Amino acid sequence: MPELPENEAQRLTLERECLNRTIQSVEPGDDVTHIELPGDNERARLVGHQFTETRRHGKNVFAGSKTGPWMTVHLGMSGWLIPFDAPDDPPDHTKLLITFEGDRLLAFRCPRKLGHVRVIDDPDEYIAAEKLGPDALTIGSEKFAETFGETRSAIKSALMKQDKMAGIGNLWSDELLFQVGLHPEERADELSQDCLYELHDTMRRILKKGVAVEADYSRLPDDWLIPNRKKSDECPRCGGTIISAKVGGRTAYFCDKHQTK
DNA sequence: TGCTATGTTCTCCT
DNA sequence: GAGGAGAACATAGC
Repeated sequence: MPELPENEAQRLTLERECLNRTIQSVEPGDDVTHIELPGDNERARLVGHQFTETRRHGKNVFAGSKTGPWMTVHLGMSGWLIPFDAPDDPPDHTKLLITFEGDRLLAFRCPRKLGHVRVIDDPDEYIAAEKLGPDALTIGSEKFAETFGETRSAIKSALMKQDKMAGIGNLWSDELLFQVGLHPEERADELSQDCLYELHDTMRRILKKGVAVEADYSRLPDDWLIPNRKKSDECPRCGGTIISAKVGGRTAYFCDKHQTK
């Protein structure tokens, strides 16, 4: 369920488990049709190098070093990075397998094949080339208010546009709007400045909490939407009912009582 | 069996 | 031309 907190948790996993180990091989896994993976030459570029640092921007995780190539991973809807030790078997649906010295392996698991792995030279150049907006945890309040204050679409759709701001997806946009008490179809450019600043503050607070619990939803507060994000559940805040609607082609969950237009 | 899904990208429309 | 809405993508899980 990879949005910003999930990707930050993945970055931490790489940081803890895979740094400073020489890469011995990078091999494709099973059934790798319809998924973008580095080709033979790109995989070969990684061999012999070590990952000495990690980064994250929005939903992209990077691992690399000052002198070598970088690997960037996008988890799509179902991707996950799983470190394990030989001779354990790789997880099901492993699409890329990196073997480090010391019998440590890293599997990129991606059952629905909507993620990708690329080998790049520089994360900053990559972020610019992909036209990603500022990261949701570092964007300033003024930039946030300026960006969304001039967007004509529904606030939920706008928050998920990665070129405006990177890191928020369907799940966390629902949580943010739930906590601020905004209907997901409210037009972004019709929100007051105060409301936009409140959105920014709340977004930072909930993302920090999500990162602190490493995206383990069972450790989120009971009165948040995510643990109650199911149609017909009772709203944990006001006793209303959680309902769903299609907004910008995706299913939004929200309270019918405290999130009205 | 059929529907839904937390991702991005492409096409069509305004 | 720019921005926005909706369909399409592949496949697991309910």
